[in-house]
Amino acid sequence: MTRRSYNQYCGLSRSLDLVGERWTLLIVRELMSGPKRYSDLVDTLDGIGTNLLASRVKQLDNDGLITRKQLPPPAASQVYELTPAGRELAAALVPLAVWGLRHRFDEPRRGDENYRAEWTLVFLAALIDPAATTGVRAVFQFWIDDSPAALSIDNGRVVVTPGEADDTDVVVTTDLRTLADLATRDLDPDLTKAAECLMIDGDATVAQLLLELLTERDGRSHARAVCC
Amino acid sequence: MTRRSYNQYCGLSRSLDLVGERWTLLIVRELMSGPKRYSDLVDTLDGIGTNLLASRVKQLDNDGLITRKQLPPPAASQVYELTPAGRELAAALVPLAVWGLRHRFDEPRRGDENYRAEWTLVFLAALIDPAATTGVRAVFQFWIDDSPAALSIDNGRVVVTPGEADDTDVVVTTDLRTLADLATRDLDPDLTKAAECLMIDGDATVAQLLLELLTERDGRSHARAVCC
DNA sequence: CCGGATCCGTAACGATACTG
DNA sequence: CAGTATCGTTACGGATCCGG
Repeated sequence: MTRRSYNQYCGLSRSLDLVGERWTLLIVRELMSGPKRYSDLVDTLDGIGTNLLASRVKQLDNDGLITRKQLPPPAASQVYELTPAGRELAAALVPLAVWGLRHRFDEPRRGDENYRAEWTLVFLAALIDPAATTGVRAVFQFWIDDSPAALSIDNGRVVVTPGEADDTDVVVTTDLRTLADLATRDLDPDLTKAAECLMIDGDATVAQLLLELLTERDGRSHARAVCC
Repeated sequence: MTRRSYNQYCGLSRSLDLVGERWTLLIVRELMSGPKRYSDLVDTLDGIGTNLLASRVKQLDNDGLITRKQLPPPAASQVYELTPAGRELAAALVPLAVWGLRHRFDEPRRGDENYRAEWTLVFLAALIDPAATTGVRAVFQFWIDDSPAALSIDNGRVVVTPGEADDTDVVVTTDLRTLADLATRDLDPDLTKAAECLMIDGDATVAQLLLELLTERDGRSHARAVCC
């Protein structure tokens, strides 16, 4: 039983031979917000068959994109995490995710559609220029469409974690539609529309920095900040 | 008969709902080297079922990523081409293709594995900074693993076409492995190894420019040029 | 020949039940 | 908790056929 292949000597098709099957790239996305247990993946990847998940993580492990790791006692459980090659793959997914944020959000969130804030944050965080965060140390707690996730910046290291973090400097409450517009489009400079759906609470100068990091790319600013 | 969906309010999963099925992204890749007829796609996407191809182009058309266009008489045939949204999607695929070039070329080309030079060139061309080509007008004929394709640069416009072009300024003969290493890795500065498998013929200064365009990104040069 | 549509066998996927 | 096992359904692959 051999693996299905496009049989083309091409970077894209060889990538897709490896990770083009259903669910595979979403598993990689899940691991972008830190190591996860098998049952975490089952919970968050709603609809995946457990047999399929087991098969996928085995493939990803064999292909060197993720590793199993035993947590030290007393946890006694194992987690999956990205290898360096897996992290490079994750970085390569960012433009595809941003393309989706730009082109596939005309239709709003369906009622039954799942959502987790870290799904958005991992890709927006990848857009942040690490060099612009030297000397910065801050924790931003996001609530996006009522889902919590945190963005931690520590002197060039940018990390996203699901749920609520401790010692948060700033709390951002918004909806995904607004956040996607803010980060992926040239928003109207005064952010009037966005301001209605974007609440920022906490230290004003730190909040200002966040808005600059999210909107300022390629050396130019996409939006001027409004803060409360 | 509804379309299968991950049912997640996320940029990546919504992208994959649209273009994550088998063959879809390879059709997009094909159209990156110019409009193609149905039978062109059948020929080049070896192994795709004609029913599946028909279904895919219909989807891509409905989703606004490609359009059908009637060629003017006496051609009397129709071609498919990318829309602006489709071109943005294509641009988003570049990192994934480059990831494949970096991580999936340890195993060499299999004997039965298909290859076309434009598959490589469209992604390498996308890495070229258009701003670096202002005032430049040149046509580079590539022969990669014995397959021909041309890269045309015209004052900021970079275009790839399959096959042999007219009025070529420079002819580059190489194998994909060498070219991939050259463009995606920090190659040893004197290119000694690459020079064995890379022959450049034509105007020396224009050839020099090509090597700079292919290896110089993010403002730094990955390789010094060797030209014959 | 081009641009598909139809049919059918096989492989992949999805849901649930079960196990160490 | 971390998976297997089973089984019905869907998607894909290959071939053939059909209208312009």
